[in-house]
Amino acid sequence: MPELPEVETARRQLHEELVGQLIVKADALDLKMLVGGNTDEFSSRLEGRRIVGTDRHGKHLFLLLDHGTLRIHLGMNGSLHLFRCGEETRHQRLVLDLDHVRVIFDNPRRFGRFQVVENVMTFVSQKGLGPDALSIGEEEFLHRVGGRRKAIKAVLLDQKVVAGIGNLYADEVLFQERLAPVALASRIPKDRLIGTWSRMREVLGTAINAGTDFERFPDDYLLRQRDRGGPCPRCGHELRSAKVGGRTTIYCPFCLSI
DNA sequence: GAGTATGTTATATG
DNA sequence: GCATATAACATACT
Repeated sequence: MPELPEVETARRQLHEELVGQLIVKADALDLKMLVGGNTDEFSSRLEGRRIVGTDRHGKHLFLLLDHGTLRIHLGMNGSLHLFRCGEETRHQRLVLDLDHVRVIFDNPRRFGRFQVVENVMTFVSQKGLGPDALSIGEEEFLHRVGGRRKAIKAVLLDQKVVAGIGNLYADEVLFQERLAPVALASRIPKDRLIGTWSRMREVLGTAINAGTDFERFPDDYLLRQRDRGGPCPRCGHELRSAKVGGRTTIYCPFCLSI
């Protein structure tokens, strides 16, 4: 479930529950997912540390410690769970036992990653991530997105351009802006790019406010229909599916205005 | 068995 | 350097 809104929702929950607590035990159960791969070193870097805050950049979640920072990426289907009584989950890959709660990073497909990093800024710049989708300003968005000779959807998905948009929300943003996912970014008029920037903020904000529960999204949102192959929520025509930038893309050809 | 999947990265090709 | 396409990663589900 993890694109920017899901990660932000998880971050808010963790922030409420975890800040101030001490990490008593840290268990990396999957070597492939632990960047660096040294379980003992990982544990010793975490155990005895206190969680002093949380942060997020794009789809990356950070637990800020009194020394160091734990980075978590949920991959394709990762999720975080809080328990009080030492429960376990089917695909647990990382277990943190704190003073009063157990945090489990569950990830069936094991595309997720976690590691201890120095701090958020250093990680983001080393990784070459673009600005966070909710922080990027209009000017910088125009500058980074416009001019790319690539499908607008592929540009939005590129974490080095803007961080946080995934396949589902890319479709939603473009649907709301009535822009063809295959439109070359470099050929999109400036006002439509500004519209895209604005829709991006709107869609992500709406998703976060709805707790990322698609059922609670506005009626004209594509995400409510996406899985069911139903009609366009705006015009009723059949939605169409295509591959753009290698990803399944759902759009309504009748609603486009370009 | 085939096809698909909310992500990222490496590799090959033009 | 830029852009595109593809496979790979690992697992679950239809």
